[in-house]
Amino acid sequence: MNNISIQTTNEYCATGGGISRSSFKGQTLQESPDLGEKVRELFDGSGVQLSTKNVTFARRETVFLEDDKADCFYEITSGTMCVFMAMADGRRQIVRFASKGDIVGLTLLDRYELSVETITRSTAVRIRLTDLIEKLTMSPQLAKNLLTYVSEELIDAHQKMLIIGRKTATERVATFLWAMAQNGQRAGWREGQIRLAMSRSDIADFLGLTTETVSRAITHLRQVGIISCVGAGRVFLKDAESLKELALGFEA
Amino acid sequence: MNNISIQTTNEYCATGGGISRSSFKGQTLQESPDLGEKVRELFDGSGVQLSTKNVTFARRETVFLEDDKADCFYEITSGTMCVFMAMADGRRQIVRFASKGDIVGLTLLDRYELSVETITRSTAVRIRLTDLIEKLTMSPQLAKNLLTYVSEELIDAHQKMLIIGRKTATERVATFLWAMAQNGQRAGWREGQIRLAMSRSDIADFLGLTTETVSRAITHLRQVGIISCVGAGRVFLKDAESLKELALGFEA
DNA sequence: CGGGCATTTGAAATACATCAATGGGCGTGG
DNA sequence: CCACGCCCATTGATGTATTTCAAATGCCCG
Repeated sequence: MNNISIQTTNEYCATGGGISRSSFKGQTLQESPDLGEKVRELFDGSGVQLSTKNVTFARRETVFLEDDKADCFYEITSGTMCVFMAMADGRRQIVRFASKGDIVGLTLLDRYELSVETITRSTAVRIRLTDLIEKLTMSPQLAKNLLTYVSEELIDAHQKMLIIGRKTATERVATFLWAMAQNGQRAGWREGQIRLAMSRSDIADFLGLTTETVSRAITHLRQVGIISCVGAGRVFLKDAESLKELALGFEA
Repeated sequence: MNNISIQTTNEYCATGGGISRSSFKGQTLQESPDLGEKVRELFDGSGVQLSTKNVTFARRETVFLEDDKADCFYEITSGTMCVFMAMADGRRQIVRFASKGDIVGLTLLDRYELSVETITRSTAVRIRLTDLIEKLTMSPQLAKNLLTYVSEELIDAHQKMLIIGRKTATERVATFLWAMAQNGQRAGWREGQIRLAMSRSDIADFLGLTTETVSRAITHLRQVGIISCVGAGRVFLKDAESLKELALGFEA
């Protein structure tokens, strides 16, 4: 069953760090590569009409900011983004990293409650949020799918609170690497292979630490033989069991 | 519009700290005081049949534990509970405090992903989770309401991450007191009046700190004249503006 | 191959945790 | 109703994990 209507257009967003706005090049190519797999899942069986566009973002570009008018959401098709909340003085907490298949910007409110920016050059499918709430009332299936989606995010969020609030620096980094290894496996990478697209500073903002502390924790894990690194972005998991124990807090 | 069917029975849960199970005293009183206001909101217009029971929990009693089979959820009618996640070695992170009108235990999964215990003696309306997922498909209104509810929780969770991950001890306590003051106002208390039903240790587990640090932060806020206290549980907000600035991180 | 940014590493500072002891409030029981 | 005892909160002293400041190295990309 796949009765979603999809109109697709391509668009290049090069807004130089500002908020991405349509550049309306008039292209209306009817492509549909691997675009919107997750969105298909969510909207499948709903009978809802979706108008989508393929968009591209440069590295370290803002996708949208907290309190911006929420007009679109995105399913990432390539690259990595981070979803974060910031304080007036610049301190920020990254709530999650998002990559292929993940959705960002999906909200019921009329303004985004979080900011999103790219870490690497990224592509995404952009979908209008227009009347999402009305659509919900019309399609129980859609509402149910979205509820499942948000519920999963909530469980994730709760676990992250425990990580940030109650774990030591090494435990936090171990937990993070463990999760990244799991991600990798789901994406079909070689066992134990971890690719970190984000900087140490991003990881720090994700774990509630500083760049230096993250670096030291990784160095420590390397010295005790749990991981090995080649460059900053390529990590190999040598002792998965110990990493997991550390992550869970068993005083390794 | 109020077409919910409600069957009500009363029950006293005195399971001495263990997991609460039905004691089935056979009482089937058709009362309906202020029970389930929030639940009414959620299920109103859904046409869904609900079987509810009034239950009572002693102080510091477990309502349910993470990984317990999820059979019921609760709307609190009086008292205060805490919702938390725990690590094997006892470290715990309180995810939220819940009091009158709040719902705990609402999940789509078949096991709870969080634990709940009471802080004070509490009463609640207990509602079966049976076939919640099926009910969703049948009622778009219900699915939509639940989605809104979970979305609000998610926003809350994100804000809490920022608090725990990026704020100093004093800022965290200030943020907490600020939120409690807001709660109080919504509940119709006198301006600036704050009642803390939870212990310092609970607050610590909520903010990712220790009892002593929370105590010191509160003492500090008292010394600089932002709050005043009578006993540990009664706080009065003397300088709301400064508290808010501290909470938001403006280097007060 | 070179420039510049990110990472790593080191040393010093500090915020928070831990350990320890006292005091106070509340509930319980007489 | 009062007194007792216990638990919780507070306060102090010390320890330590993490931050901050600073510098050197390394690596990626043009």
